[in-house]
Parts: sequence; structure tokens; C-alpha cells
Amino acid sequence: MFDLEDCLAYLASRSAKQLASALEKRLAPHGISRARWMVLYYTEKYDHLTQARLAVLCGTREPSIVRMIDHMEAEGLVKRKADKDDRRVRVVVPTKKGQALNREILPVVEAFKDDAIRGIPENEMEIFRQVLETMVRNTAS
Amino acid sequence: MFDLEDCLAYLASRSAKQLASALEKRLAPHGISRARWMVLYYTEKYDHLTQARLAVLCGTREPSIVRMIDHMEAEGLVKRKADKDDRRVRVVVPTKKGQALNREILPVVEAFKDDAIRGIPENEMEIFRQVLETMVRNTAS
DNA sequence: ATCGATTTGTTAGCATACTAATTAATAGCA
DNA sequence: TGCTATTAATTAGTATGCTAACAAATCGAT
Repeated sequence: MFDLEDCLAYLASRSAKQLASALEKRLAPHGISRARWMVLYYTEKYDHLTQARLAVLCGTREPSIVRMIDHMEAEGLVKRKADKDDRRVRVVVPTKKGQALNREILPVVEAFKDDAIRGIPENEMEIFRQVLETMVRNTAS
Repeated sequence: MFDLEDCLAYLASRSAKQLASALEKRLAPHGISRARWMVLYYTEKYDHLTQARLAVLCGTREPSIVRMIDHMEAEGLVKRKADKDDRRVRVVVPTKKGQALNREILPVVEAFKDDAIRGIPENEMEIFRQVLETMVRNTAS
């Protein structure tokens, strides 16, 4: 008899949700969600970041990014800037406030990362990465 | 320098999203979403299934389940039934149509499961499960 | 036995995801 | 050069998640 709980993909999905939720709780006191922090993180990491590229980096679609940037612009965390070469493009950059919040949050995320992997041997981490990659490849359309 | 892509939890989250999306694509031709199929699956698996218990099983919250059941009831896939012992409770059961759809979809999900784990040795699957469990435990509040 | 605490389901409002369709601008080819 | 296809951003509408607040019913401690 088929049992959903036996599915590795299902377990991954379920655990990922719990991990995301745990990080969300740690970010909440800083007044930002996980999704918005990821946007903020990438706006600092990459120069000349378009919304389309941001969507790929965040693993989401452009319409989701549009609304996210709308909100984050209203919060004063990021700005849209015109591109001088391509008038379609609107580059996303962090504001001073966004940069400050990012500096505040980075240690929180690093601590979360360290907590998560506590007690896991390096070779098991590598197997974990490979299993994830294999499952994604096996089911990619 | 901190790199988000090095985080195991981040990789898990990202891959889980891709896996969920891949399953979503396979279910779409059958006219049901992954979230609704999960509800349908559990209504068949368990007798006397309350909405609160369904929320736990689906890894979500009661308000999400309430609306989901509203929609699925409108589609004729499930029904709410009064409980004879506790007037607060409304048990969720599948309709004939729901049962038929579930029978149609089970092989699709099983095929997805088989595809996903193709080429992964059993011992690596076990390590994968343990790493997931450890990370969740390490970050649980 | 009753009163306060808990539980179940619900509503309201918001956040974040999706697809499909639209607009504006650019790119590529005859 | 000019037409067509593509690309970037947007809007509209929907799905699914969340928290907070609530009503009704049940539980539990005294």
C-alpha cells in the first residue's frame, strides 16, 4: 500500500517547510519576512540586478517579484533605478536602510545555518546535496 | 563571506520547491492541485478525520484547511459530516467522485516517487532522511 | 455542579506564489 | 530599413499560506 510519508520528495518538502518557518520566526523580530530578506540579500550581492534575474535567484516568477519590490520600495528598503542602456529594465538596489537591515540580519541567518547543520558530518552533507540534486534532475520536465 | 547557496536548509527549500512544482505539473492534467490532492489522499487514508487533524497531516493551519475544504466541497470531492459525540467537530470524508479521482491519481504519484529516487542507493536515502530530521530538530523552537 | 481554560471550526485580512494577458522596448533577420 | 519575435515589467485574477480574533462546545479543576 502506497504511503506518502515514505516519499523522499514529500519528506524534503515537509522538512523544508519547517525549516523555512523556523527561520521566519527568527527574522520576525527584525520586522522582515524570509522572502523579503532573500530579495534584500541578492540586491546587495549583485550589481545591476534586474527583476527578471531576481526572480530566478529567488526561485519565483516575475509577477511575485514585482509586488515584493512594490512593498519593499514602500518600506524604504530598496529602490528601482532606470537602466541607461535598456529602457525596459529597472534595476533593483538597496537603500541605506536596506543595507543596514541586511547587516543586522546576516548574523541571524548565519547562526541559523550553523544551528541547522550542527552534528552533521561533512560527508553526509555532501550525500544530502547529491540526493537533492538527483531527485530534482530525475523529475525535471 | 556568507553565501546563501552553501546553506543546506536553503538548498533543501529550493529543491523542495522544484519537486513540488514538478508534481504539480503532473497532477494538472487531472484537474487537481498538489495541495488538494494531499487533502483527498488523507480523507481516504483515515477514518473520522477532523479538520484540525487534517491541518497537522498537511503541515498547514486550520484556516487554510477550512478554505480548502470549502473549495473541494464545492467541487464535489469531499463532504463535511457532523460528529455524533462532539458538536464542534466536522469530519471530512471523500465523495464517490473524490474516491474515483484519488484512484486515478495514485499511480501518477507513485510514478513520480519512483522517478524521483531513481539511481539513489538505499543507504544514501537513509542518510538523507536523517540529515533532514537533524536539521529540523536542530532549529525547532 | 459550575466556572474558567481549552479546543474546533470559522472569518477577516494579509503575504506570497502562480498563470495569462498587456505594454513597451529591444533584437534579429530579410 | 522595417517587420517579427523576444524580452522586461506590469496588471488581473486566483490559490494557498499565515496570524489574530471570535463563537460555540467541551473539558477539567475545585
